[in-house]
Amino acid sequence: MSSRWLTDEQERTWRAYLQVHARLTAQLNRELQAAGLSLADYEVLVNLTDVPDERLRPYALQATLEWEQSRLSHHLSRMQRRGLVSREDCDDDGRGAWVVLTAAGRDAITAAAPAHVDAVKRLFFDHLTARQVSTIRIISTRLLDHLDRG
Amino acid sequence: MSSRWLTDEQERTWRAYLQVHARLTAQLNRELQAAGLSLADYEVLVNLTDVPDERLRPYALQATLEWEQSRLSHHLSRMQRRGLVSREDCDDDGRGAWVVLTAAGRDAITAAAPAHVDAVKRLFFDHLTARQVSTIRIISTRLLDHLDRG
DNA sequence: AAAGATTGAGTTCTCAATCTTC
DNA sequence: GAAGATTGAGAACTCAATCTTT
Repeated sequence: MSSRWLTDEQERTWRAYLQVHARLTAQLNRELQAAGLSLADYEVLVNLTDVPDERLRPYALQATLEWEQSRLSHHLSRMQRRGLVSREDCDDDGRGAWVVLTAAGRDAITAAAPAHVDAVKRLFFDHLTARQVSTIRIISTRLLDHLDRG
Repeated sequence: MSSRWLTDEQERTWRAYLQVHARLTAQLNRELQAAGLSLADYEVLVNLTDVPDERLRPYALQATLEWEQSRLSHHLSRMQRRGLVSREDCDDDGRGAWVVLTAAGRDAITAAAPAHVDAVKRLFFDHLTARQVSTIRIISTRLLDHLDRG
């Protein structure tokens, strides 16, 4: 039987959690700007880099990024306009398309990655014990299980 | 001496953390829509409700919300257009303004709060032990300290 | 009809510039 | 000049509608 409101501890925890995320992503975005990328750009490029042939179907990107379909499509269009990715028709499936990393896209993430990884460590992991990291991973996994179904 | 890349554990933790936040806020936003509010609206209204006279200066709101100055200003204009808040001149400081909760704003958050609080518990706190909640609060506070300075 | 993907309109956010008062 | 706040233009996101192929 849970009360209608949050406890003090929960309230403080919830607000702190939201604040951390807001500041963290704001800061990471700011630092990535130096390399001409947004966090969203970076995430797209990382996924393309991680994969053979450096190409993915939009629905596959969507699955890992957890974006709305149209958000992804619009974002890819903008990245394409900037030369970071290209689109190719898919032979296997006439409806489908490939999103392909371009040389410029590869250069961009190669240039941005070291500083970004550094920032993630400096702003996040450097302040956590191994045990805390493990806890965050366990909690996140658990929450994701339930968020799947709403 | 930290390596240039994240460890496997860090990589998995980082991605899971980002995913949790994405899904969590997406879900909370969806559920708030039923009450005609966004999460952003809700956060503004909560802060106004928490305070004597139900009014705040924009710079004070900005400090707790961690938003860009102009984002706040634009958002307040939209909320004002929808009748959720109003703006009044500030007597003490000719440059300043008050953001004031309207009756409609009070009604809106009163109507939305129970379901929203419920959702936060159902999607977040119900899956955490007391110890884990405490860990999250401690970690968040620690990270915020450092994020202050960049 | 369902799956893969895009489009357009409207909303929200960011960045830089501006305006006023201190 | 600095602080408090707004504005406008462009970028990014959401929602619903659409198009094509399966």
